[in-house]
Amino acid sequence: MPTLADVAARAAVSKATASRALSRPELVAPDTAERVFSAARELGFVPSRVARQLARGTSGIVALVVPTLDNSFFTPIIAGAQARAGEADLQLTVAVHPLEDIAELGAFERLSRQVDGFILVAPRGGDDVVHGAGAFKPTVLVDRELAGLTSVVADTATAFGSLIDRFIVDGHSRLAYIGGPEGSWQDRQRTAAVRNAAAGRAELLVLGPLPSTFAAGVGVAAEIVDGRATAVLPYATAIGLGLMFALRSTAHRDVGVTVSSERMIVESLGLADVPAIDVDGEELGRVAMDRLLDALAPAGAPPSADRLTVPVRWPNAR
Amino acid sequence: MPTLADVAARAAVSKATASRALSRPELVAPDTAERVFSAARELGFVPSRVARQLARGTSGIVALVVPTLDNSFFTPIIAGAQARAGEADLQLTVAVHPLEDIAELGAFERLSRQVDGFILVAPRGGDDVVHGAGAFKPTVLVDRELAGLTSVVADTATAFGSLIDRFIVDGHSRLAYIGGPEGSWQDRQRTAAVRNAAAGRAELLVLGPLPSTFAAGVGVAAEIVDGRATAVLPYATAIGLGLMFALRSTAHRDVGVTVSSERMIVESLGLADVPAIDVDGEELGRVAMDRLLDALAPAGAPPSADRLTVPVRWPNAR
DNA sequence: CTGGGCAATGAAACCGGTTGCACAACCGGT
DNA sequence: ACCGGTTGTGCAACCGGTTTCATTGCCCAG
Repeated sequence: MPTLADVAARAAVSKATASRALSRPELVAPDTAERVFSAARELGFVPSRVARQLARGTSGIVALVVPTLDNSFFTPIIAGAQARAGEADLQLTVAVHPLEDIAELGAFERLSRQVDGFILVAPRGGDDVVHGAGAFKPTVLVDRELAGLTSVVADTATAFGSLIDRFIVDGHSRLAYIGGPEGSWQDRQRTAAVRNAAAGRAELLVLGPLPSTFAAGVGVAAEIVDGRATAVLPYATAIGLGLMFALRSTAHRDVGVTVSSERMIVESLGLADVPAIDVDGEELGRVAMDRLLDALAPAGAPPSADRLTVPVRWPNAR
Repeated sequence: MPTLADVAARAAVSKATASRALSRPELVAPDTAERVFSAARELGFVPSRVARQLARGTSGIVALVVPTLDNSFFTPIIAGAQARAGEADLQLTVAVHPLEDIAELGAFERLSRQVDGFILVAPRGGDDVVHGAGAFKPTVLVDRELAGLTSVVADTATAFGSLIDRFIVDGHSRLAYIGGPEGSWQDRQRTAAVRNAAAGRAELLVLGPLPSTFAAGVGVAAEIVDGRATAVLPYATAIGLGLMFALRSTAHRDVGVTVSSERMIVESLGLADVPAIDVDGEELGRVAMDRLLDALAPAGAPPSADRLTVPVRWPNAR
């Protein structure tokens, strides 16, 4: 493996100049830079990430923390963040951590020493826990807002409210919302939006909290039927899938419930009349990573904590 | 942040001794080690991973490569590998790479300089591609076997064959197997096992290749019905789920097809009579990581390429 | 009593980059 | 011709560990 010293020797310059030519070319004379470039190319030089990190005092690693990997909502977020991190020449490590309890911050602090920054996806714990976690290193929140921290959220609450509207317009008078995981900020937003939209206009059954799993959807079917809801809005695709599955299986066949969920179900079944919510998870991941990169950039602008929203699409969107 | 020098000063020893006490305590006198330990503890010393890596010439990062994140089969593998990597104090980065074409090895080589080793999960490309990828760094294969490389596979082919047996014993005479993704080694194994088990005893419809998605399962329902198969073995849970869903939806209601798939469906629906295949993905990830750690360990034993199998459970297992 | 061998330790080199500081060359202005 | 101010470059220190090699002290066999 050729090192910087080899490149420098071949270009007949010092290590210092070679280093500058490669990382900040504007500091050296154009033709010197060119000599260094071609020397590097000829030698197949690849700078050692580790040495660079040691010298610069950064790790070059950012961590994306998800509460669980079992939720397919998170995977596109990971992919999006991954892509951006790669472009910025950073390693992305995915850590699974529910961040539920303040006592779990110990493990978190250890992790924080290894990385330059965090993206916390849908952390479940109380505000104190999230604040604690965000205090270690530059941190961007996804699908959760908290004063003092930059956040990127999909504004699904609006979409949920709008779908309740639509259900009511369509003539449904007994609705149900199936809540998401305990502690979920999105769940609180959606619950509020849904309650608000239904207030005084229709009966609303609020179930949950429930994990975002197929099994949870299956398990809640009986309650939906008992409650005589005719239109249901589940927190997650997986729940909706399990619910639809159970509703169409022998026990509850033909109860005629409309279940609205995310893209997959609808598209794959061609049930054009079932409203669907479409969140671009990759975009969520990309935007979050971009904000984190801003925060990590040595450049001037002190990255003020702000709240970003990525668009959500759903039928009949205003 | 306290450094090794601080610890050494506090323990009244040299950096060298402090380093040895912390990384290879058997080299120093017991009471010296104890002094260093407590000094480190009091200072809250955490060794700099980067400095260590630079000195040792390793990156401390291993990459786990999956063809896609959209398949829930991979997530437990990631979790298992993650857990083991953490115990060994290694960073795990998850890379998404289909590894289908030999031309993609360029990106792979770049990645290979950043990491100490690879776990390739279900790579899809030809043997030459996988060999090429495995040549860069110590590599362990998951769900694919290839001469010269260590592999860890779930022996689902046997289970698939056995389930075909069971279908036949149960009186089915027209069976179907729905294949997995193009290039999948597991798919080839399962196809062979299934063909072998059915040979001369029942009609076998082999469909696919198909991506492991819910939508693919939905899409293939018509073919199953047309083919008059009465028992179906799909490659993946998601396919089975989509298929069952479609079969129970209005278009194909009550055609009376038995679909066998993995644990989730069966348990959550309580359909005790549908045979299920149960693969412990976390174990797969753990074992793969263990093998990789062996390969990375400087210790003697040249880790011969071997082929490991993790157990698969299914009903009526012999 | 003495020399060989081993255990414990420290000084310093090293891993491969980055960067502060000094210095030389060269610029245009007076 | 002289000077303050760029611009381009090199030397050497530095990041924080690991490791080689030399040194010291001690035990035991001869």
